[in-house]
Amino acid sequence: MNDTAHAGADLLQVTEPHRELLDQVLDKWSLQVLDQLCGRPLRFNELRRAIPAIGQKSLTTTLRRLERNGMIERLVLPVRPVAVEYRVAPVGDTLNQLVDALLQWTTQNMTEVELSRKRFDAQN
Amino acid sequence: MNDTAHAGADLLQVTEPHRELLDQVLDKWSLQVLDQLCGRPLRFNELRRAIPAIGQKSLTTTLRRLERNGMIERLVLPVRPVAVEYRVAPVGDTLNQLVDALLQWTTQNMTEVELSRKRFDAQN
DNA sequence: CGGCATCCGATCGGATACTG
DNA sequence: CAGTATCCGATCGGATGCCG
Repeated sequence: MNDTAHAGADLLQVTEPHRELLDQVLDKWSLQVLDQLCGRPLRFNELRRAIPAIGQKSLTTTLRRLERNGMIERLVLPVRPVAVEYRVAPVGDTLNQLVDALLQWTTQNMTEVELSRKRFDAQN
Repeated sequence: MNDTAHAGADLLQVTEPHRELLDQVLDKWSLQVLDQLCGRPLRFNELRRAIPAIGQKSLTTTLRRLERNGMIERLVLPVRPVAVEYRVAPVGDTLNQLVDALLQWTTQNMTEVELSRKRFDAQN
């Protein structure tokens, strides 16, 4: 046993590149885009309709970032007018499984969280 | 079989409250705070030193939000001058396990991600 | 259709000063 | 020590207009 003595459980530490990656693929919109692309590819405007709250600008940057990190693939279909298809890449799919685990976690703990919020808000 | 016909895998959909919760407990700083508090409690300034990049303001709001959602507990110790101890609550601990899974995922896929980034950046 | 460029108000977050 | 309060520059993101 070495000198880092607090009870194990995290052998991993959060180094900058790791934190940055999670930051890029796990943000507010990326979660939903990833979730929407689960299973079947979607077009740009299909994604917009599927996630009404997202603006065109945000969707664009989100898709670009996900593509840059290899989470999704961008396919320009040879038709007129232009059609672009987005689909999850294999790596993105492994991430998607973790995202699903997170969503399950939220459903399981939502009531407790809401109770905690009520208690907190009442006190302050 | 009903009319939502794309291949299963996600039975969960991202509803607003769920998305909002993940947004509050899974953001950039919350991840690191949660990770730091894993196992042992820490004081305010201990957290600051453990996460040098975080500002005092951001740390405060992050801790408040985590507390409000029930992820951590805030203990004011009866000493002079004031001492405050932060520790993960049981719910937060279940979240922490998912965060650890995410960190493992980043370590496993970091090289592939970096390759993807190089390819992307070279093209644009 | 799938963007990019620009303007611009709102929000974030760092730096600094002060307090129980 | 553990914050709160304030100022303020930087960043985000919506709205709009234009294009291949």
